[in-house]
Amino acid sequence: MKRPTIADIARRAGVSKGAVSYALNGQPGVSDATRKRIIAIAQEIGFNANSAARALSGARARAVGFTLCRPARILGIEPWFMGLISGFEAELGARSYALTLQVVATPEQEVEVYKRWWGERRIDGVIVTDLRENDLRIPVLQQLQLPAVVIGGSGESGTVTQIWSDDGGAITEAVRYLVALGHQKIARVSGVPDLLHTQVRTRAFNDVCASLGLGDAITVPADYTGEEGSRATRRLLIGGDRPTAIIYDNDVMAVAGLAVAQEMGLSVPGDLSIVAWDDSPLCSLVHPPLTALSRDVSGYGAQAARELLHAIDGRKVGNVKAQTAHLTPRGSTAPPRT
Amino acid sequence: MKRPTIADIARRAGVSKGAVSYALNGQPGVSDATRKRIIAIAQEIGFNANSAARALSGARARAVGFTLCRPARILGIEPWFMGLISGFEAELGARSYALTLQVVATPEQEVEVYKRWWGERRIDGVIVTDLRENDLRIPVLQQLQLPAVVIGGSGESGTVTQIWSDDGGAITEAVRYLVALGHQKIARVSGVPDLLHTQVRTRAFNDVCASLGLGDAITVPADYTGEEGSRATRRLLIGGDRPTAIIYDNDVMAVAGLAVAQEMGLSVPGDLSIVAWDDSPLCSLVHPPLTALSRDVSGYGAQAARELLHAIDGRKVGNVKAQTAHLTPRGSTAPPRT
DNA sequence: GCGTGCAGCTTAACCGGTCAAGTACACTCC
DNA sequence: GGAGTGTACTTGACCGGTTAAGCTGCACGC
Repeated sequence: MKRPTIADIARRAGVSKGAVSYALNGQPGVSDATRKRIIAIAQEIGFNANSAARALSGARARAVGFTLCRPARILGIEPWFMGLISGFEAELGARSYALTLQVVATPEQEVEVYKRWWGERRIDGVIVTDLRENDLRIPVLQQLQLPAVVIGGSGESGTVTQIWSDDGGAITEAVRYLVALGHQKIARVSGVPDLLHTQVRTRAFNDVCASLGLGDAITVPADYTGEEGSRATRRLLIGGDRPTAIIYDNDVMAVAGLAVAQEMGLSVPGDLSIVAWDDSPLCSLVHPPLTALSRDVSGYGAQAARELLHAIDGRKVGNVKAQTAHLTPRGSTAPPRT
Repeated sequence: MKRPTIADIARRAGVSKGAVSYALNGQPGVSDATRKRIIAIAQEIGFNANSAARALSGARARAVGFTLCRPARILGIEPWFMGLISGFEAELGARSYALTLQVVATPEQEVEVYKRWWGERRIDGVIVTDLRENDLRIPVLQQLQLPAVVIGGSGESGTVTQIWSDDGGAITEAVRYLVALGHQKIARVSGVPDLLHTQVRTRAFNDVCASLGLGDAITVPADYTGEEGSRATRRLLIGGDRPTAIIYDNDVMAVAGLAVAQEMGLSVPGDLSIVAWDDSPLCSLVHPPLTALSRDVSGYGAQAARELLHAIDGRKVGNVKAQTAHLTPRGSTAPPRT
């Protein structure tokens, strides 16, 4: 049972291939009656335009690429990516664009994948995450003239469309909230220090701590994994002068931190307050539920996809600010025990 | 800067397009010297074959489709899918197949996506999960003659390649272990009851409970989400005759169950033992770390991808058994307090 | 000296769409 | 009646590969 082509439709409708193409694409050049007849036949025989043929004749591939560059062991548990992906889908699906995924190990590999995809005309654009300082992917994207949207830059726009959110503002809100509760020793467990948004957060954290007279702002770098989150938390809690509150750069590390506190016999929030970043269902799942810096990750993804589709259509957009994460207080934060 | 085609290579090498095609695809018909020259030129100008043109001329699309049919809110946190996906990638990447993803809301939509993808020749095959009884997708796959691999069937092979693991054996092991620890009242919080593998597990759970004389085997159905996991756990724990151990059908619900127990002032594992299914890092993240039925999800995915590539190559494989999940005891299980 | 075989190419059709250019025919208007 | 203007098509080139079939020139056998 061969898959039907426009030629089959043309034969049955008694018109030419060209007429069928015009009819199905809503182009002028056919009468309403003929158009309806052709569309009816197309539906009846279950016609779908061969995407390869369509892509070949100058048009779009109607697909968008996304690479995941984190070790496999974290990918599964990190809710962030899936949130993003379902956001992409919401936007892409509506325009019947496909999402092509690739898991890579290094940024170098990622660049290779972009080059291959673009060379193969497999995709019309890519969504890029985890921007670093002097990111090697940016010049490649520019050189290839591959439409791209970067998620989570610093807000300083290059020539590539960026989507960013005011992480500095969010962390400032979290610190002010903790200080209002009475905390004076606030530490932070950060994500990978190379990432631009980690740097933005660290800078803002240092600034707000200084401006509130909190003394040294301690940030322990980690890598978003539970293991590193535990390790960093342990390091913070075994010191003599231990913090009464910790802010984590993602929810997975925050949950791990909570487990470490419990394992050390500390009560949360009595002895230690915990604030997570990126409020996935994970935060409400544990006991006590975690206070978190929430944002609509899926909406963030949808916005990125939307901007990418614009960029693909040739409408260059420079720099888009997404919603700032806001504090959602839950059971893991309280005034420190005196 | 137009992307190079074989015509460009042909011109530079002073041969015909056909010769270039033969040379680059390792086909006979060109001398070794010419082949080397052509390959060198291709590398030099950064040539990648246009996938659309290749797909159009009868060949493969070199892409595989995968649909995610769960509500968006669970997708993010459910480590299972990302584990699978990274497994797919490991296998597909090596053969430079792309993975095309689509999030859908219903099985009906899923069928539509399969039809569209296949009609568009966008993909060469699909990987299907969450098999149900009389699954409506199976006849469609057969009718379309779309190569497919089904993950998590019951083991009863239809005409489509299936990958399954012995979930019955795994749950039997878990129950025997709990009984060996001294538990007599063991309950279970299951996944969606329609799913075939849920039914397999439920049947095996009932059987082993009966054969060990444990009385009524109570299974509370849920839907893999944390909320439902909490609700089901609460229902089990507020009853007069509450279980001393609960087995959960995934790790997210198990973590939620743990939080409920803690919130109700029950000690885990003192008052309640917990066993999770699918041992993601989440299980080791919480306190106490959860005893789990572990399996190599990513390996499972890789195996599925491998079988699909076989099916695409025309080698029909009927039914493949993957590794059985095995019990990994951790801190959440202990003899019940008497 | 000539047929035969074969490696090493070239040629051209083909995949299934898109789209600019061409055509046929009706309809209007002076 | 003939020019002018649409409308509703048809025709055919083209996208960039693959591949069957055809063509060359050389080596070899007899």
